[in-house]
Amino acid sequence: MTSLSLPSPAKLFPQPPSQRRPPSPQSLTTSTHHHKRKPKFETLKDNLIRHADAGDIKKAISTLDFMAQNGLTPDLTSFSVLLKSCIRTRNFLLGKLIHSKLTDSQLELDSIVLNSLISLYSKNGDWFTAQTIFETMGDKRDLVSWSAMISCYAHSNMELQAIFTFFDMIECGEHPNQFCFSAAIQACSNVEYAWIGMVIFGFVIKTGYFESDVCVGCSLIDLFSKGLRDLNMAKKVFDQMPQKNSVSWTLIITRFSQLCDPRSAIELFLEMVLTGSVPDKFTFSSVLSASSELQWLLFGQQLHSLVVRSGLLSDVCVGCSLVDMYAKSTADGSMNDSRKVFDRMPVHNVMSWTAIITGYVQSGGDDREAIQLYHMMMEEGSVKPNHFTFSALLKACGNLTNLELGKIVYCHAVKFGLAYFDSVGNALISLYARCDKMEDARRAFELLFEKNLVSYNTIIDAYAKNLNSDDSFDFFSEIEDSGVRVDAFTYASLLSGAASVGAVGKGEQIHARLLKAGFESNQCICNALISMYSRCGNIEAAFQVFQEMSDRNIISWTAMITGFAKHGSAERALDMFNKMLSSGVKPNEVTYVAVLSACSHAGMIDEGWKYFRSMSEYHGISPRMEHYACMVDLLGRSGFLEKAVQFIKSMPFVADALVWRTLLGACQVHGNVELGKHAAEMIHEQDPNDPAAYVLLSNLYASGGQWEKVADIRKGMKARNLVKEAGCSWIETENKVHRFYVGDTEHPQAKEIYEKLDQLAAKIKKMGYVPNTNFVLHEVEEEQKEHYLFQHSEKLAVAFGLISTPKPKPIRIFKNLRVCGDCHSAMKYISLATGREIVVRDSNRFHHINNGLCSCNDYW
DNA sequence: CTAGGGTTAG
Repeated sequence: MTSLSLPSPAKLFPQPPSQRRPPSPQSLTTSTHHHKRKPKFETLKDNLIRHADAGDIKKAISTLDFMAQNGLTPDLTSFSVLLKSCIRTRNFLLGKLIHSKLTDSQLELDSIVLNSLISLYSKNGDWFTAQTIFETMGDKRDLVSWSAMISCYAHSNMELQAIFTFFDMIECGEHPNQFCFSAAIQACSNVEYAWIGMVIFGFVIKTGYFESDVCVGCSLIDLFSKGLRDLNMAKKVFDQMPQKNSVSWTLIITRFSQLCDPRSAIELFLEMVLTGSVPDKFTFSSVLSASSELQWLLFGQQLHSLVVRSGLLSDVCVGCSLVDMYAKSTADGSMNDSRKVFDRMPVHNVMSWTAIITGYVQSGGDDREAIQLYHMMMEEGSVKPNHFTFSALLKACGNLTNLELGKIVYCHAVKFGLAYFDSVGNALISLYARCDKMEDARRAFELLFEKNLVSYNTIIDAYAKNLNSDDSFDFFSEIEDSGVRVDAFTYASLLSGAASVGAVGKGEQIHARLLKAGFESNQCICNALISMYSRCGNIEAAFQVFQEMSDRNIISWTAMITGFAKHGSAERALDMFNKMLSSGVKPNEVTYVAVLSACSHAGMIDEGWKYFRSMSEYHGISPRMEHYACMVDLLGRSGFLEKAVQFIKSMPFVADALVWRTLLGACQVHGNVELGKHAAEMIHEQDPNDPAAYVLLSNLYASGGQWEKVADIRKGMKARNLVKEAGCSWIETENKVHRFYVGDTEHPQAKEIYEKLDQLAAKIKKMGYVPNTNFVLHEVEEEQKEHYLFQHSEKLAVAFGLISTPKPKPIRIFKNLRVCGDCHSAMKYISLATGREIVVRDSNRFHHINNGLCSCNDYW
């Protein structure tokens, strides 16, 4: 037993006087009952074990010290019980204290205590101390020591050491048991070492541990799912496991959910419930996340009620998953249910706070509420934000284009020491990009601690969205050179960059690259290709991509319908829509915007009304502002201005600037000054600084020749420091984008361009073209007006297209604003005179001009 | 004394 001559640990670890006093009678009832007698060793030991088992380690340690003070040196079993309790309750600090007391006791340590120490340090993340103990064990090493050490390495990102240790063990003549096997296989559950895992798998089969042990089965599921990315094999392992429990069920459900197959995850969950296994909090978190991935609200609600019935609602993680599920699944972006769950949670942690904040940022985008919640979180004070919290918050600031707020948020991230996470750095890049600060975005990119694919994708996307496709392509080459493998996201950004500038040549190049990289069947990319070709003016190429897709989703259909609508093919758009319905895909809000705008572009009033009604009647989608704006457009363009006003008044909510701007546009087309003025007033009521309203109104007055009013408006704009967006047209030739502004002489071939324009002017006048000088918005002489007309940016671009591209190719022009009426008419004549097809994308739609006719039927 | 499952993300 114990030798009484050893020094008392209490002398080596003096405690504050208050604690050095003998424990109170309450805590040591049996021993101090007859305080005059010497306390008995066995009694004290029993007390110690009782405290340790109850998890009250402090009391157990007091007892230990008390023993020592009374000359009764504790035995190994007492220490061992204490250590186990520390490990169980993850109280590493006291565990280390016991280790030092153990060292001071100079007892001869046995395998059990040493193994406990390895486990203690391993769980505390201190692999080095664990290793030191393991190495000094000598022949005291047993299977437990080996398993603990292998597992320690496997959990410390030292997979190779874990594997070596496993083979060392075999060389030492040990026969691995299920613990060793599952630890070693865990170390192999990654792409790099999966092949070693397969070798070990062979051992497992031979030794029969696969049949006998659920844990070994679980580690094999991970070997196949995480190591070999083969869910089918993982499922086979699972199916062949003779015993299943809630852990193995949850594991297989989670892997399906994580590896992009949430449907199967949910099917497995149902199978689990039907076969009588009881889902626990882990299972619910996992299956809820699969459900939110699919946005299956109804199923999510059923899970919610199951959670309630299972009494798991108070678990933080389950609550967090519910918050996330409601945020992602609620179709109209309402956060109400999500918030309700959040508010009723008894305890919050970083994840639940972050989940609700992220929910607000991503769902409908109540970014202010997200920031508000951050304030609440800080005030509440018990939870520290993490890098996920900050990337969500920075995104909120980007959505609000509030750079000042973003900077404050970023400072908080710096203070919390989280700024070096790449997710935070990347969010900062996005923030600057959203606020139109590309130089700062670029600097933030250069200063990143570590650039990963997401960083490249972020900056590429930023350049693409800021109409700077050249820079985004440069970055693309840079990534390719650096050997980083690009992903679908990269291609999608590049395609949307090409699409927004209308660089079809660049778009085709990317198409070729992604074919080579094997992304041709990727749904997201195909959708991006459809919209790229369509937005670049090549609707047939878009349609071809669409037809070749094997798996179309709502986005594919909507992209195609939008494409046909913008290109003025209302019939094909509506045909697509009906085909979509019969193929069983449910339309969403965006689809209806496309359908209604198809009707409006084609002047199909009755059809438009029919579809407008059907959206709520048959598909339960309540019309949003955009849909009302489409209907106002439809009525307004057809000249039913009064009806349009009635319609606006009948709306269930207050019309916003978009709706009024649409009406103002219609007023301009139909020359209704009074109503136009009213519309402009309504716009300025909501946004006194909206330059578009001033410009439209000024155009309206100008076309009626009311020059004083035009001048008044200009003065008003000047006083408010408002600048009208400059009209700009561009054209891509040989992969280069050429931009033109009104009266531009910057282009190297300017001389040729103006000569060409003079020629054209003469030619088309002979053919019957009459310049419509109403489109010149200054009060000048007629001749001068005509001169101005022929400096319009779209005409310059057409002239450049004619001299720089060969004949059968259509000339594709892009304009940031709506195409001018005179240019539209002139281009029709030009198409007739030159036999060239001219395709114009303006801010509203496409014009396919051929043989003197335009696809818009002069109705836009 | 040794082993297995979950949540927030650009």
